[in-house]
Amino acid sequence: MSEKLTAESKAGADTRGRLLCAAERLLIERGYAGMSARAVAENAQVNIASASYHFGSKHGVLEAVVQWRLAPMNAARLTQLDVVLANPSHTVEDILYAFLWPLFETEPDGPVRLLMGRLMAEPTAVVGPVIEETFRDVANAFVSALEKRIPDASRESLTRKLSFVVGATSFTLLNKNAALLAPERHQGQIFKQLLSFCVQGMEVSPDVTESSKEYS
Amino acid sequence: MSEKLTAESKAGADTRGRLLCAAERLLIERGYAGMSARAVAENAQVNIASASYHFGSKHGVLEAVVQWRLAPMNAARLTQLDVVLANPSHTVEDILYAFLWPLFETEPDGPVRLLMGRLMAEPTAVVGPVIEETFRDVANAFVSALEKRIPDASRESLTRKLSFVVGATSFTLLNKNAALLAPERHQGQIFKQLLSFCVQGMEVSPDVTESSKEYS
DNA sequence: AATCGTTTTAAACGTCCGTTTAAATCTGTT
DNA sequence: AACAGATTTAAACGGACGTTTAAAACGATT
Repeated sequence: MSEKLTAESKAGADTRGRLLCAAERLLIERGYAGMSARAVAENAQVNIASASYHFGSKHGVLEAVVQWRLAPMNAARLTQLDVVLANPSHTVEDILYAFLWPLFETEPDGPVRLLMGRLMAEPTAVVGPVIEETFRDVANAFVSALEKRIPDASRESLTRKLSFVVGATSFTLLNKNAALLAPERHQGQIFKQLLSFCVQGMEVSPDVTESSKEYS
Repeated sequence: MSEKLTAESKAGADTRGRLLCAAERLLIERGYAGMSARAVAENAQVNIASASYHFGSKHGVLEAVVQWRLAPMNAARLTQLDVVLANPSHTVEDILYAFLWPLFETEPDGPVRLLMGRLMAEPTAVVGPVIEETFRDVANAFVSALEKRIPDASRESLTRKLSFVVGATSFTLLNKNAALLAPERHQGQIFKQLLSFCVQGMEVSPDVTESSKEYS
């Protein structure tokens, strides 16, 4: 065997997969700085040099995990957005639904949710650029969609509001088991609450709302 | 000199202060796992053993920084909440104002904001419990306040919605300079947008809103 | 000036880090 | 069976990690 095989169904594919799974779990539990390449290899029952062979470096492992898990998720968001935009009478809720649903249709405590929450909330010098690259197109597409449906708002403020949505989502995904949150009854409830919370917040009157108070 | 002096105006206070400042900055930039005790000491121009002498361990440094920066912030939130509750006709916006304003009245790119954003978004096995302990009282007090003003909603859902607020806030504080966000014009604008976003989301109809769609 | 508790210092501890080397093994093809 | 490329392995690299030691320096009180 030689030449093209990249990551498909050949020898070493199991190793690569086990490494990715282990890396994903450690990223979720400890973040990038707390994930050691050695721990990834040991957890995957793989020699440490093999990890270097497959991914080059610890940073390469991060990029591979992001491509493996987050990139498809963001692609699904764009696909869902296209579906929504195809309906000429789509609402702001439809747009935010396309943004959030791909995350929440995955299994409740699945790694994709937790990984997305963790990495979005870790804008470090190392992790930040990797996430930005994967997320830029998604953010632009959704802000543009919102812009057409909420023409009174500036693109600037819509970008900021989308970041509120991202923050609320990431934090919710990350802290689902934390003591801060009560135990869930129905899984769909969290999604519904988050969606309606974000829709209401997004549709706030014109741009900067006039408040009952004046803040310095 | 002997006995009680803890951290006040005596010898070694400068060292302690410089260590706290350095630790705060490194926590913001790299998170807890990425902050090395050695880097803290070097950055504060202090011998590494001196850091051990003053704080015992790296974990002790974290706790000291949290007590120094986050605890007063959370105390200010509770104080502001008391002010709001003293007015019998206070609104949900008033409550959320008490929650958010203490953070935003600090200097725009000041360390308190960034530190709060970073640590709230890092629910690791190490950082999580420390944050939870500092934040538990605040969360309970604000959920209780919201409960009285929005009696139709369950405490469970209000807790969750407050976590949306926390997430949106943390992410906003952290990513203020990230490429995701447009450059700001007026500082107060971000605060106003965040506040109105959260108020609208919090006041969403009864509890679980009935949506135009049915989600599996 | 001598004393005593506090603080700082240089040096070292054992451990883990990310990465690399070179040899061994596996696997499909000839 | 022999080959060649792909993969795994044991071992080591220099360095950074958190923490500890024991001695030195400091500062206020006597």
